[in-house]
Amino acid sequence: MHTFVLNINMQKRITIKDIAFELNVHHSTVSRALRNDQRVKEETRELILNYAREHDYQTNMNALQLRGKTNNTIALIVPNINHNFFSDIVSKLTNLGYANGYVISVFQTNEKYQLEREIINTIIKYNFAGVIVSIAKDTLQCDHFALLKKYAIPLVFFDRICEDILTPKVKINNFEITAEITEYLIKKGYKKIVHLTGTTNINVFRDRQNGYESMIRNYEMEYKNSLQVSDDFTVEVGKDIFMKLWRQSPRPDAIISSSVHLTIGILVEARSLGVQIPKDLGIITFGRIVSSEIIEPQITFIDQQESEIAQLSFELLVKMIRHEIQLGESIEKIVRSQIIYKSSC
Amino acid sequence: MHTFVLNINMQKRITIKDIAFELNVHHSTVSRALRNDQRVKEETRELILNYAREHDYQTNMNALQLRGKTNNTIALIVPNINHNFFSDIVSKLTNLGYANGYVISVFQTNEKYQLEREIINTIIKYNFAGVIVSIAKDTLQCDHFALLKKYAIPLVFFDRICEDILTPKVKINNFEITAEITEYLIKKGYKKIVHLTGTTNINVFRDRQNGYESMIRNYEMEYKNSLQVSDDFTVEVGKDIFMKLWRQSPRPDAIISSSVHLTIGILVEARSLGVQIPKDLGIITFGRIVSSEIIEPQITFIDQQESEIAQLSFELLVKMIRHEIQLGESIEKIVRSQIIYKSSC
DNA sequence: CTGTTAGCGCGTTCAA
DNA sequence: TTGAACGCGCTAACAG
Repeated sequence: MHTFVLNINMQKRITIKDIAFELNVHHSTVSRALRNDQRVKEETRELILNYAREHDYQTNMNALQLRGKTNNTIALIVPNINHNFFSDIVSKLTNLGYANGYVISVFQTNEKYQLEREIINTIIKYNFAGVIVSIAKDTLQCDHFALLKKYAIPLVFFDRICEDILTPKVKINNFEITAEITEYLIKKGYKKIVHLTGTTNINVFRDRQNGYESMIRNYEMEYKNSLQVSDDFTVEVGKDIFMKLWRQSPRPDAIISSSVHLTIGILVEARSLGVQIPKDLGIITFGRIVSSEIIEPQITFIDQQESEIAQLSFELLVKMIRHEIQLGESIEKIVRSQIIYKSSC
Repeated sequence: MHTFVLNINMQKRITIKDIAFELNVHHSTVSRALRNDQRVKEETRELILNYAREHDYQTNMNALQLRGKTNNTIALIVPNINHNFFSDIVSKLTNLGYANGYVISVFQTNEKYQLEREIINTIIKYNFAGVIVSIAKDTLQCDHFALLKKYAIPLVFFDRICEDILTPKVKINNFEITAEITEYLIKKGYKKIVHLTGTTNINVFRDRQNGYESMIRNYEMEYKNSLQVSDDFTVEVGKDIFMKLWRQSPRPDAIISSSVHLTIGILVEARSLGVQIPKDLGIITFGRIVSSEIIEPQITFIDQQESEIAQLSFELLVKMIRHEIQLGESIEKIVRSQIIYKSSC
């Protein structure tokens, strides 16, 4: 019974026309008053504003967006939200967006190309003001992103990008940092360094591989082993990979891992076999492990500066939305990642 | 120069009217054809559909939403996305939502009441189809959620809820599970068990505290220490708390921790002081530690079933949107969390 | 089978 | 200072 009473009393969404009707003015007057347009009598303005406040008037953004006046919705597409790298980005962008009057909608490709395509269509349907993307591992072809340009929807890539789409991009210095850690391992005396990374259709993994190989070449190392993992980066996959590596001859004496989850898998199995770190095996990982401090020994890692990546991506997108950057302009921002030295190598 | 050319050639968003004009039919015919309305000649339908496909026609959802026809946008409000509990929920809900034709917008309160209030207003402005919320630690008063009912916007609470708002809620069995782990520790021989939790204005922490205390009472334990942390749950705070606890006399011999981050802080400091786990100190934590397998000893924890929470919350919300559940109906779903026994106590 | 008309909520002309 | 009329893109009721 009670529910019915509530439903009957339920207030319908109040519109400017409702206010206009109640106050015996035209709805255009109400519209003006609400937007503090000068040309409306002080008295009527007060009347209108009070009424609006008392009845919890809220602008209908759908109407505004339909008129093409404002559109404050940004779409964020990430491969997943399980990895800390991406959830940090989502977190930071959600805060940034809200603080600047934008609503952020999140889409997850789960690393699937097909889903990514569909999502782009959805984004066009909903007429988002802009899109920030890190592409799926599956994505080999980038036509769907070109579609966005056709609809004049601003687009910014971060981390995993499409090289052939002309639009702002935010990346980290994958080549340089991987070269640097490779050199670091070499100088520490490691001779058989495995580079564990993703498939080279993705710039991130390709750049890392090139960085690794360039340094292997520079130092004329005999052992070279760049392993591309096409599976999802999970702890389980990390375990499998380590087991395979450890059975090989010669055994590696150091691993550069592109993913925290892979690293954890490696560490678990290494421990189970009694492999000493850093003596038997050196290890460096991309990304901060949340519980890094309790892992013994602490793992040397690369801080990917998620916060700065998010910040730069957001700024670029907003500039595009405001037409301060042209659509199709190809700005590249490089965020400098940092090696945090611990005792795993 | 090139940019300008691109801009001039930029295709404007194509509408049903554009199609109608090109094909010399009325735009309502186009509308019908696109929605596969029966009453349109096979021939013209084909014509229209082909044209639409070739020109990448995409329905303007803003127009649909303005008409009140469909609204497929769901707002998800969480305290933060840094904790795994919430990022798992965000991940799962994003997938679920998309698979069912909804767009999910994410909002982060950063545990602030004031922000939560503002976000609710934003949600009303944008006329979201529904809202899924876990409230901020700061939130003592729930009026802002009542506002949603006024606008007939469906609302589902999960985990951290407002008791006095009548609407569907999804919780875990905090009282029972905390009682259970308390009893478990007691039976293991621990005598001085500290319960580390949040402020009791939040149901989650209040229920846990009650569960703990009920069992302490049952077993007539002398030592009782339920510690409410009002700060954010961070590793640093966890460290501080442990240090304070360890200086106290008598020292606790077991800790129940409400947060993974606190737990990590505790473990770090315990190790630095050479405290043996589980001998000197037993520990159980709410939530899975991502790198749990490499932590020695492995920590007994409570699996909070994020996936099921997300699933249930989503189902309830969709039913409300479809009017299969009345607004203001107070359904409570309890998800049974599980103890995963390891060797930390 | 197709066209006409009206309206969702709003802002923006142009008139008064 | 205010009102009337129009249109954003779409669907639905009605008419032919």
